[in-house]
Amino acid sequence: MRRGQPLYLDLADRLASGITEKRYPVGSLLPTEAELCAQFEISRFTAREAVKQLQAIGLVATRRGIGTEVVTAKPNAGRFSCAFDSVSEFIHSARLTRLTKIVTEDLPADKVVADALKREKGCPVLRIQATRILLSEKGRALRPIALVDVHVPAEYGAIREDLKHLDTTLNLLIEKRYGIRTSQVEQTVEPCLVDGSQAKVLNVKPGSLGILFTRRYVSDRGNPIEYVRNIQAGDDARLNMTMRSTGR
Amino acid sequence: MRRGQPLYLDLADRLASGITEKRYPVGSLLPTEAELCAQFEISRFTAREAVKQLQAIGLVATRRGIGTEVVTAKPNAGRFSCAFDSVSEFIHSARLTRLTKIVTEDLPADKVVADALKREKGCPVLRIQATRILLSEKGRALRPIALVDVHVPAEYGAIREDLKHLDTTLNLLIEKRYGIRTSQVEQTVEPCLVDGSQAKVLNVKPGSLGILFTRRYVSDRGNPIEYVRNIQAGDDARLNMTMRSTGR
DNA sequence: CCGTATTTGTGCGTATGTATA
DNA sequence: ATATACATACGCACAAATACG
Repeated sequence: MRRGQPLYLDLADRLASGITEKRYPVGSLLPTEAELCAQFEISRFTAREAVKQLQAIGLVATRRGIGTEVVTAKPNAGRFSCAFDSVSEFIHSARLTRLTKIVTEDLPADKVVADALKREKGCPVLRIQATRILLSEKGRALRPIALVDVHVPAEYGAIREDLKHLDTTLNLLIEKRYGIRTSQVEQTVEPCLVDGSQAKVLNVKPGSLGILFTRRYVSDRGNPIEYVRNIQAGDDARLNMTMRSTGR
Repeated sequence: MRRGQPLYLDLADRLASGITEKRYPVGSLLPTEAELCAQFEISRFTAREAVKQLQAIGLVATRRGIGTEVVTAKPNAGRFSCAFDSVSEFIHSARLTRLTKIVTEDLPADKVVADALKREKGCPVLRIQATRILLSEKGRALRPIALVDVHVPAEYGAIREDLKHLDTTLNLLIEKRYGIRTSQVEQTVEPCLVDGSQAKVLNVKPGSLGILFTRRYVSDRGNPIEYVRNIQAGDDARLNMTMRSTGR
């Protein structure tokens, strides 16, 4: 603690300015922990703590065996956008639910879907529509909570075979089957009104307030792998989140 | 890593169930790091990592010289709850805006406000109503983006004097003036319809779709310091967020 | 007011495990 | 199979904040 600040925060600041000043461009790897130790004459503990700070504000992502990649130089561009440090809790939250009434369809992508998946308009995609229901601890169906409408590129179409006995999320299914990793999930949340047919399935009055989640899963290579539209209504038309200070 | 899980996660699970099962009641202190080391025959590193996990999901708060206090036994009630690890980007996002048409009022807390602030119903609070407007780079007012309705305990009432020349957030104002730190922000997002008077201020049609943010700021000692209701409509009735994997 | 004990925060060194190329 | 890089885990020491006599 030379300048009234812990060493690791000092290093975190240096690295952060290194990123904004393009010495560590987006997409490149930060120096390895060992290199940081040598360059700044610090212990590995200090180097790791510094990198954790950068992870916490979403500037970098680390993968063991690979290194620490610079993900973005501007932690957040838009208003009210936030970087999570883990999608695991998000995925975890989908545990006690299950998809039912699954309908699949092969079709050419319309403009919206094509843009989201970064493909040409008209390219073949697999569409999966379903109802997500809440389960009790014992696995009994309690009530419908969401209408989901998923599009994946046709090359992942083989997941169709696994949909019957789906006990995880679609995304995990694709990750497992095709050996890819989701590194980023982009989500938009906006209000909507549920129409008659949607209301019937969700068991609410037609025209009542709902919330529309539009979500895109992107692989660590930057390829969109899944585009989801998700409508929830009634008590489920609500998003709770907790933001925490990192201690600075 | 005995059972496929790192030791510190294992300990974190034990402590978490200890909290939910009231062996460590809310308000009490967890065993000190030294005690955890002794009881579970682990190193201090492992004990600290475990406690960090609990901090990350908001179950506990630590203060040096004191110990680790149990803050709540239920980190997140609702589904689709997500723990951010930094509120700074959220605060940052409010930079190019300003509050206008600020109206203050002293009044007794109703039930909702009292519950949110963890006070008795009828306790004195300061209410601040205002319109948040978007500013251009040069500081010119562009358009209204939100109606804000803030309640703070009367003991922070002196911030009223600073509202005239407010160039930060209300929360930072309180932090600075009273020397407290916000460690956690809990937010609920839900759809709503804007009524006539709201629509007029927000410059949208009456009855159009809006989004209601309900937010509570909690200090590092677990005291609620601010309760905010925030309505946005039109193009602002949208929440964008990006979740990234850290590589775990 | 001072000194001391307690408790967490910071920092170092080292060793071993695991994922990746 | 080997090398690389991060993850987990142990040990130790001292600093800083707090509580208390």
